[in-house]
Amino acid sequence: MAAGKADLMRGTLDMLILKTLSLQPLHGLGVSRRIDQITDGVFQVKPGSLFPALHRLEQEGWVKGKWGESENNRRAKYYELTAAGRRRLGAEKRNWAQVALAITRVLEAT
Amino acid sequence: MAAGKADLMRGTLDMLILKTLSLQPLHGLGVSRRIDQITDGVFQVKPGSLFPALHRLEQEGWVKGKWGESENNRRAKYYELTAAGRRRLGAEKRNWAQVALAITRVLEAT
DNA sequence: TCCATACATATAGACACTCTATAGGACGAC
DNA sequence: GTCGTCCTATAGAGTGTCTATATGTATGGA
Repeated sequence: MAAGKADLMRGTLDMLILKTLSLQPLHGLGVSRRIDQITDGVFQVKPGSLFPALHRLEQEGWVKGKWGESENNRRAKYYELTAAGRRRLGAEKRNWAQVALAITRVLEAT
Repeated sequence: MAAGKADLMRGTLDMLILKTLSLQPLHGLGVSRRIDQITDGVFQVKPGSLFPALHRLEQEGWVKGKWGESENNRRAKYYELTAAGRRRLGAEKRNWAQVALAITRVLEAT
């Protein structure tokens, strides 16, 4: 791990990508940069994690990719959320809230 | 998954076990029951997850096991935190706080 | 006494996900 | 036209949890 301060929690990457794409369509590296920026570098999503995840999400029908041009005139695949993806994001957020609460409860137990 | 409402976040099991043992020494199944109880059944740690984790923690020197008798007169191995385990728990709690904050930030981004 | 059940620990094997490392094409700068 | 950057992509390894199974002991009922 180069500069990232923490490993990603397994199972949260899909949710972070879906959330990021819910704000605006982005290409792969764009998603990665956005997450890096919002989390102040805590999460640095490497290509080897990012692209398998994007393909998985597309396979499931939660995002849809379209080839286009990046701001720098490079060939880039832009992903956007589908309706199913929006529902999925909602479900993952609820699940995360439940899990985070449970962990917090254990950590605060006396 | 039988009745548990959520999969464990990978990487958090060690922390939950350490925290549970920091309150009082317990045998394996005791740890499992305590976590189940505190989280209202959200996390149900199965033996196949629990014992490898306990052995891992013992290997690292964070917990120490002693054979004894359970409340039901059964042979049971009681685990308790070592000084190193207490330090480790602190480190994992700080890491969790950072990760949880980063995820929350992404989810609340606009 | 004998059997079923619950308790308690333990291991094997499968599976899913992220990581490191590597690859390659396409554009811009110089 | 060569170099560096941008962008996508895949292979391979490693880690950790899950399901399923195994073993032994004590308890309780018939």
